[in-house]
Amino acid sequence: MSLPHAILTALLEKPSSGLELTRRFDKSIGYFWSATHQQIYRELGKLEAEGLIRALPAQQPARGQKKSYEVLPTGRAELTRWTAAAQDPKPLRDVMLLRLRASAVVGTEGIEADLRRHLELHERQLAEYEEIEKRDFPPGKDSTEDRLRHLVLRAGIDLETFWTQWLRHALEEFAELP
Amino acid sequence: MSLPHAILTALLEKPSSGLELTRRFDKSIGYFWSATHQQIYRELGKLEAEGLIRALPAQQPARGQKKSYEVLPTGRAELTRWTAAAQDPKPLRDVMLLRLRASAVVGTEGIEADLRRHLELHERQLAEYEEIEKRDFPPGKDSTEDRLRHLVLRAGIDLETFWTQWLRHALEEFAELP
DNA sequence: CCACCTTATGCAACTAGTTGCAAAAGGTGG
DNA sequence: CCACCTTTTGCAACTAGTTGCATAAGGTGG
Repeated sequence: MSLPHAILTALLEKPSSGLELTRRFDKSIGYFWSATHQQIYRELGKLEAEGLIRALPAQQPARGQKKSYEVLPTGRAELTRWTAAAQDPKPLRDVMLLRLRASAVVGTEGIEADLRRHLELHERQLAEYEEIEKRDFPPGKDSTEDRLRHLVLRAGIDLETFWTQWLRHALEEFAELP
Repeated sequence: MSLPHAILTALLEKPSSGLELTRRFDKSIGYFWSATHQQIYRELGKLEAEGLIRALPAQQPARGQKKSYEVLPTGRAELTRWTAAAQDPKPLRDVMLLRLRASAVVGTEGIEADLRRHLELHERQLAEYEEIEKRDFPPGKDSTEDRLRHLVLRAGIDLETFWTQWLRHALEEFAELP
């Protein structure tokens, strides 16, 4: 139950239409909570029905017409509540690790190429994050909001670093296999 | 579509009943692909219907009766195919990072305690993995299967290490916040 | 001036995972 | 000897996320 809260956060940062939200979910927020436009439109409808957000009254809400939303006080209150509430971390679920485990039983034929491909993907993602860090968090930018957002980006960078290192290690092991 | 393959892997490692599988999914395989017993029973039914596994014919399959399954050649072939097939890594989706981002907008009240709790949980998990590493992978145990399984465990250890370090860093930042 | 492309919105059906509950079989203690 | 507990299996309903497609408005080039 996090998508509505992701949307509330995004709308508080800046009121937006469905499509604008979709764009912003393709980067930024989407780096740790991805969503398709269908999910977003559906959720916007629900949030409006529940009275947590409302359409900005600027233009008539016809089809093919931009419709922007803003967060209402109830919405902000709900986000505040949710943010502070304890939540258990969800157990890991990773396909590549499962495949590696399977390959111990049915053989490693073919998986190495995909390990290599994943390494490239994670290296690219890491480079992108580091670019963002350089651009958005130069030394001195350290208001409370900046520090918190930087912390989130750091998690992304460290995670991608972990994956690139682990994948390199895995490929080295493969090279040594009989 | 990974649960059936997780089950095939587990059954190849050792033919089991639904309940035994459930137990094994609570550790080992479950560390990177968790599943509830309901999921497992449903999937066993499907896999049997598709002819990828079959019930061991030992005892009559009455209710409240153990029923063990083994993998058929078609099942092994399917697992081999799936393991070698390229698959994209799924985008990250992490609630804590989302909450941190939200807290930049609605305030950090309350979240610090949960960061501390998560740190403890991840420290505990890390200790458990390291225990397993010491027990199951002493120096010298390095057949191909051992190496592959060790690699998977290493990913778990490194991931938990990442989380503990990041959470400690986050808590330090919080201590400095106005 | 209209066929077609892009932008923006949205419905419907499907897949995967979770939650809650129940029922059959066998053992156990009062 | 039977009421109750544990083990093992499973159904049903619900929630979240994905995929495929539809539709309306407005601009664009031949």
